[in-house]
Amino acid sequence: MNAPPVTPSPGRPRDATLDANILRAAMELLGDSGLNAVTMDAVAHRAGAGKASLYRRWRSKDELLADALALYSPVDVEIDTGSLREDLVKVYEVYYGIGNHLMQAAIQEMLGNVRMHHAWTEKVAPQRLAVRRATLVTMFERAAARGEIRMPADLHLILDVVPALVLYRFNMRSQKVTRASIAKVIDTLVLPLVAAPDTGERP
Amino acid sequence: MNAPPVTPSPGRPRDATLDANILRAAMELLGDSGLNAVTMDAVAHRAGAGKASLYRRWRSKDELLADALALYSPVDVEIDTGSLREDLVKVYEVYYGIGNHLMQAAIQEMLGNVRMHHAWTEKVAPQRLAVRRATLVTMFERAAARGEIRMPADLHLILDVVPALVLYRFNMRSQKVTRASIAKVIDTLVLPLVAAPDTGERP
Amino acid sequence: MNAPPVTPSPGRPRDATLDANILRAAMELLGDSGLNAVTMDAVAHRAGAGKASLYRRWRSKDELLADALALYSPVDVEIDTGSLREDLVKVYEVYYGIGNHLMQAAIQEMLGNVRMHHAWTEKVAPQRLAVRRATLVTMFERAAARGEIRMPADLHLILDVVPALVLYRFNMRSQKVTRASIAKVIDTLVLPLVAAPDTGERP
Amino acid sequence: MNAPPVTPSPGRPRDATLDANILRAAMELLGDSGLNAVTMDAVAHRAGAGKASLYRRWRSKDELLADALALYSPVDVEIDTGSLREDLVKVYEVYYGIGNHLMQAAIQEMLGNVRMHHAWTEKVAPQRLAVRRATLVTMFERAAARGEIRMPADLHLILDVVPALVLYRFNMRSQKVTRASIAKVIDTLVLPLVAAPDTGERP
DNA sequence: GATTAAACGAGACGGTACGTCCAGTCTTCAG
DNA sequence: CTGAAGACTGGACGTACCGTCTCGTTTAATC
Repeated sequence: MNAPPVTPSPGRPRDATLDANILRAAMELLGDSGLNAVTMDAVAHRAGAGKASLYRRWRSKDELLADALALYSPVDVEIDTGSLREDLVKVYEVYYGIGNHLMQAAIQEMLGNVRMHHAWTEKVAPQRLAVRRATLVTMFERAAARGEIRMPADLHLILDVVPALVLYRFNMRSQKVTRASIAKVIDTLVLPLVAAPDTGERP
Repeated sequence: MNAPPVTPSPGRPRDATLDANILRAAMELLGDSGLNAVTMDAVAHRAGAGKASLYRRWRSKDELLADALALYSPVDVEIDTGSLREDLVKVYEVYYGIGNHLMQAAIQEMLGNVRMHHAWTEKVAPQRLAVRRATLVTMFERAAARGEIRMPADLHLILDVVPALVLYRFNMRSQKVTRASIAKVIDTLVLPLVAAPDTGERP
Repeated sequence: MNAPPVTPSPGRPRDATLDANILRAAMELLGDSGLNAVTMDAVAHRAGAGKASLYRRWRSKDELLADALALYSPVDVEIDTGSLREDLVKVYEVYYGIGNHLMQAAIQEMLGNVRMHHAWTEKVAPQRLAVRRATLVTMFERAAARGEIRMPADLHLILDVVPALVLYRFNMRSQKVTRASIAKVIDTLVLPLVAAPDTGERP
Repeated sequence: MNAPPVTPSPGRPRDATLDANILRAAMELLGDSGLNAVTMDAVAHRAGAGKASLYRRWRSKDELLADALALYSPVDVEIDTGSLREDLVKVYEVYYGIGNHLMQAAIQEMLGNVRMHHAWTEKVAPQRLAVRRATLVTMFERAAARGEIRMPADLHLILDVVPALVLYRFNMRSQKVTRASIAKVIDTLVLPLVAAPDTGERP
């Protein structure tokens, strides 16, 4: 679907290891010293690269950072606990890097910058967000098959509830992203919205 | 409870009209030409002020802009349609400046900059956000009294749902804030969460 | 010649001690921390005065500093050693504050700022420079009367030689003003220019 | 004696033409509109450069202006009229830009700012002032060889007389620098100090 | 092995906004 | 009207960062 070009362009090929070095440098700066410290000069310097090498790979700082986050954000998680609530809590724990120190710091920095968050969403979607979304949809479908929930018509909107609330409460209420805060949103908002009807079927 | 000091501080007092001039200048630039046009120099120039007067009042550009938004954000709206849904749609229309061109442009610019949004929340909360929150709580209480809804235990979280989803979908999905998008969130998420228990009529 | 007004102007009279306080504050800042530290705010603060009181008395910072120097610069020195060379060395020692620590520092700071030097010359001339000039002329006349020198036609130019060379060598050659450097100029330039003819009269 | 480094420093080299552009821009502003018009922004703009490029080359405005003057100050003049007086008048005419409008304006502006004058002397001395000094010494030596003057022991001090008096009288007495004022200093002060001993003819 | 063309580290470049500083003026209230 | 205090306009300063550009050097694929 994305075959490499048959005739490789002449000249020196890109140094593939450099991509990772740059992204790692960006993440380290982000985690160590906060978003303000992540300047393109600083990233280049830390990666032992020239700025041109950064801009050859990414069009802007935001896109670079988005990729950096993407690289360090888990994609394909296999979770099936038999309970939608447990599935959701666990998967969002992973998505928000709970328990991974560097990721946690970096993600939380990123949440504070919407342009970056947006670039991340834009760029990462094809490869990763769609996967995440599919993962979540599967969880809901399994739960519906188990009779645990009814399948809501507006699932796409419901799937936005957790990230939206996390983003909002992190930025607007300076509330850290923790297992508890995620669970609270799931319990209070998500699950009630898909709760199975009180008694059996009702046509 | 907060008696003004008996001895006014010496020296020339701040020019109170200048605060408003500066904030208005900032808003006009924001509405006319976008966030990029809002430089401290431009604001000062347009307000007929010196930059020092800006920095005497606000520590940074973000704080100034937050206050500018606050000044123009409606605080005390009297809405009571007899229907929670209509109340909510109407009040959020006002809060998001639907129908007010300048506000609309300015708010949407601000939604795109979380540092600004955050500063706004930080500084404005005591005076304005609390008022808004109280307004909303009253709406829910009236609806509960009418039997339209049950009063949820976690109302504070539910009150975040609209702003959180609006912010998220605006930034992450590049979705404009319109009456329809607000109504959709209310209908799909907020109202179901507070729906009256399944007693009583069902058509 | 300068009778006080018969009808004292109404309102609070000027605080005469304030003039001196301000000038002293200026000199102390100059001597302690250098010319850069002498801002109008700093002077006012140190003098316990308001800036308006400074500008009520002097039209500009330069004029204030000029007066400050003037106040601390000796005016009327009585020197008559019987030797022109000794007279000159001694009088310039006094004028340049050699031996007076504060004056020394302040004057040397002032030499580095020609606008200030100029303001000093302008403002102080009527009261002080003319006196100085007369003092010097008298010294030359006495020496001529003693037959020690001949009275040069261009004495006014010769009288500029010491201050000019001191200013130039201080600024351009970073050469401190000392007794020795003054004496050198006098011996090498001034005295030879007015040396008595080698033998007695020559018509 | 000062072999260039074998390995040129890495990275993009400084644009040598930019130095000249910046300096020229500074001089043009100085000559056209006076010292007040010479702001770093204005210089950068006129030179088509960014401010960073100015500050990469000079630590401060004063140093930049000093170099600007230096670039436009004549260095190597060939003058040998057979008369010391004529030599001196002519060479100082050149040094003070008499007859060159831009230079004249710029120099006179600079004379009024000793910090600038100082920076000029500091930075320019090695390359230019030493050359000037050598030129002047040669003139005196030729005159001495011709028997026109005796060679004074303290020539270095005498060489300061013209610039010192010019600087002093320009600043302190607001006296323009003209051919006549230079000639007067030479005739009244310099030449008498090196006059040949009273042997030989006297008309 | 020579050629080629692109990637590389380094860092200069234009542009632009920031936040600081200071001179000189103005405004308040107290004496 | 003078006093202290301090806010006011105006404008230059020097710093920082983005995204682009040029150096001289290195590296693989092609000739």
